[in-house]
Amino acid sequence: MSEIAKAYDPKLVEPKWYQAWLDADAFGGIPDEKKEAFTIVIPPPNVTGVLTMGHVLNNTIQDILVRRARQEGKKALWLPGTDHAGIATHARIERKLRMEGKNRYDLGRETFLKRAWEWSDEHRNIILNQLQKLGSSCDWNRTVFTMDEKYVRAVLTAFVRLYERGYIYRGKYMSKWCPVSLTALSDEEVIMKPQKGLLYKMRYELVEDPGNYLEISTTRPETLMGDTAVAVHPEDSRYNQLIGKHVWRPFPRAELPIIGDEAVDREFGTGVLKVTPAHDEMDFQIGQRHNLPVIDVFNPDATLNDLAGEDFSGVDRFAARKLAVEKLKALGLFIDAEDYENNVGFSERTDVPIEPRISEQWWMRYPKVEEAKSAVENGLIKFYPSRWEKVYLHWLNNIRDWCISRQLWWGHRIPVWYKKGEDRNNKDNWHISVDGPQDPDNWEQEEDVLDTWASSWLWPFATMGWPNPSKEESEDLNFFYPTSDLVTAPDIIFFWVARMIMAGLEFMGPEKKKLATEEIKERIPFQNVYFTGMIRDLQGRKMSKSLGNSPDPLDLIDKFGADGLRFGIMSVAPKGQDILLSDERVEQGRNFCNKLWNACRFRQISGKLEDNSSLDNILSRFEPDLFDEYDHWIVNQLIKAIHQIETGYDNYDFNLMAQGIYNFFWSDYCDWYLEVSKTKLKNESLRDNCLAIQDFILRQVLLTAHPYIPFITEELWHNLGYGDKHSFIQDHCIENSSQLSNQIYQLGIEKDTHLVEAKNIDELQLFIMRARFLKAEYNVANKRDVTFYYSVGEGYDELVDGNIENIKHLVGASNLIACDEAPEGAPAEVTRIGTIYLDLTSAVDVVAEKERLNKELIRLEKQITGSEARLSDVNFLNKAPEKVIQGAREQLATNKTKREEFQKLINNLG
RNA sequence: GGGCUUGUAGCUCAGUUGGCUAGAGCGCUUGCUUUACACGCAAGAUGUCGGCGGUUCGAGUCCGUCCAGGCCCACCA
Repeated sequence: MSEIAKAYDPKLVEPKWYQAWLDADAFGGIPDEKKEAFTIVIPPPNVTGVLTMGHVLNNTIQDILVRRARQEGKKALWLPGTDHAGIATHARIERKLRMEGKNRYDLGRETFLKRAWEWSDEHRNIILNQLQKLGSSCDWNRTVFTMDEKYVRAVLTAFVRLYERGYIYRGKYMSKWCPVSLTALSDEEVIMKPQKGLLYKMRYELVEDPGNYLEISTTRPETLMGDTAVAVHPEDSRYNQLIGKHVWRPFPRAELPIIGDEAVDREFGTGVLKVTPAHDEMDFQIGQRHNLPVIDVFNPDATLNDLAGEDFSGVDRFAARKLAVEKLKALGLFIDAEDYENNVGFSERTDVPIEPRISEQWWMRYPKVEEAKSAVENGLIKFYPSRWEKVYLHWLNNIRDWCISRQLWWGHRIPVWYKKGEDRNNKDNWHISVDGPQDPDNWEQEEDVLDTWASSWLWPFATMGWPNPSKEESEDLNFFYPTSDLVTAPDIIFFWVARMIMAGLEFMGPEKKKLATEEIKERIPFQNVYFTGMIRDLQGRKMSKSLGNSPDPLDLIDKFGADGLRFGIMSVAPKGQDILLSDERVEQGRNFCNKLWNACRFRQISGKLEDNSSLDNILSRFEPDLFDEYDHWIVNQLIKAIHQIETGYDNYDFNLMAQGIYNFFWSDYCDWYLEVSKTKLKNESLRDNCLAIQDFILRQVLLTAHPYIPFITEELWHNLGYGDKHSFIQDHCIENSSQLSNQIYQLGIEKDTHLVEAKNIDELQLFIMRARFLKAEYNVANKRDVTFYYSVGEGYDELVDGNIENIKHLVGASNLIACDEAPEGAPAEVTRIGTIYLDLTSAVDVVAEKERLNKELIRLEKQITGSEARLSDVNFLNKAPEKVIQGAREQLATNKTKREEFQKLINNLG
């Protein structure tokens, strides 16, 4: 065993242990029927991704849960992988192509896919390697990629089954279109943003009444060439007599019917709506109701086409808007334009306004919606924090069909084949299967691929071999499914969480229209969902590349160690609330590691290590007869802290757990117990018992802290001889608080004494702090040879007598002398267990001291008056519980004693 | 427009079923090489618990209302 270095250096520890874990396959998740299963599937990061602070938070939490599960004796599997990220990857590759002056069509599908694969092969492992630096204990042998051959088969199988079960259809409807990616999007991929624009007012001439006009409001004049009607509210008396008549569309000039539709808002603008069924969702619906023709005047890239007229052909939509206004002005049909703010949908990935567009797409009616709701409503799946349940249910209650086809190449190509040369709209000409038709030459496959989320929604079971599991995979699925916890961000609650639940319910069992509760329980993909907060900077701003406020986690790991980063971020991550992170937090995490390191170093320096290889060995060295207040107290504080941690895990209170470990270890153990130890260690008869207690505390602290800070705890575990060469700290089951207390009490250390001891220690510490205060106040804080006198309060003789040496050490005094009479002129402090006087060889400033004591006296008087008032209030005495009244009486009594004492001190000063 | 959420020290957060003098860390001030640790030790200062009203013997905690942030959902052109 080497001597521990003075300052902890994570660089010497972290890579070493990660490699050792990998070499020993310490994270292997193999079914073990003797144990309880604990499973987490990682939210697969995008292949395009690099590690962000969000990943750090998310994966640290998962790692904590998995490591804790191992300590609790469960068989844990944390299954890692990556997502092919359709649009995001497309965007990356196409950007590169643009720089080469090309686009994907120049390359063709096959060449493009080759490049996509190269790119993904090159990037896929970057983020996984970064997760390893963080300490993530995934079973890397089982890493899955959503484009793996097996996974692809799972995705296609799901499609085929849903088609056969009647959930999937193809049709020409309005969907959201991204003019940059040139693909349809699902509703969830569109982000609404308020945009400053103009509300234009124009007029169309009435066909039946030339010279008279109808005034129309619109934000999108560039679509007027696609108008096929003008609509008013049927009960709007201003206009309803015009229904059935016509107006002139100015260009291309055409007669448009005036129709009545209740969707029109009479209050908005002029109350007259131009109806463009091809370019607006509501207009499309109105068009359907009135059998209006649909004129699509846009190209896929949102430039205008020939149908818009010669002037517009090839013009971009925003230029076309200006052009349309110009033309209206020239025709005298433009009235005015006012500033207007409205919400415009943007493509999540490319950040450009989307276009509502009618196209052939594949759609999915969601399966098992009712069951998905009840799974959460009935608590089969629990959300932390629970308020997300409402958001989830609201979405499911208003669920709309899912547009699952994407006009992209990178992804899972839809397993539908059309008979060559035949009508694609006729289902007789379709072939739908995973493997494709027997005579492929006569068929052509659907060009579209599936939405990325239509692959990741299968993640919890497609990663374990569904739908054609090998023998081993069947065991996996049986053992590890349903998974235990899912840790994710709330912004993908619809994209991913809700859909995974529905997929699990639909696929993880035989086909069934309706599921009973028991079946739901077996099929759900996970039991608990923990939603993380969002990481923000100290100004509360979202961390983003453009703001430059997002620290690179790898830099932080380099500077503070992965443990420091993990501990820092977890200590400020309140449940489900946003996290404001700064470097100082991480620094604090690093400091905690250093403190831990040095406390262990102190143990090593203090005395020879005995056999620490088991808890029993350590406890057998306890000498209960030698236990004093401090020994009792620290053991009790430890058990309390461990209990607090246990409750923390039950409630997913990660920051409270971090703070709990921190406070116990730093404030109780290091600040008080270790300091007291220094006097005990000097005393031969107390020495061994004290070292055994230290060994015990440190052992349990290392175990408890291990999920948060896995590297340093592993290192210290071995340094202090808790483990052998052939095992890791995670191989030792952690004792829970009741096990620990039972074992301790069985040694003959009385349970009941703890409460008394704890109270006594509190009083003792107060006494010591007041003495230190006197030293600081009289500028002798740095002297260790001062003399104190003291008189003991009633009932505390034994406590003070037994702790003289401890008090002397903790205060920094050479003499502590009992006295009956207050020494003349000595500044003093009054506490419950006694009055303490600082002996000053030089004269004290009597006036200043008197003033100080008087201030104290006044404060006391105020409290006494308050207490007396309460205690003489009949209502209070009648209605308050006895405990509270008793408490108030005790406080009053203590304060009165103190007041007397202060009075005496002031009198003594003359 | 609907819903969710937050407001406690300069900053980030605790504060259990209402009950003693509202706590912690960071930061700040002062002093300190004390048998681990300056990534440290000790002492100290700092609060209209967002505002107002109510219930209660008693409110940071419960109720109402208002104010201010943040987020999500929604077809008003």
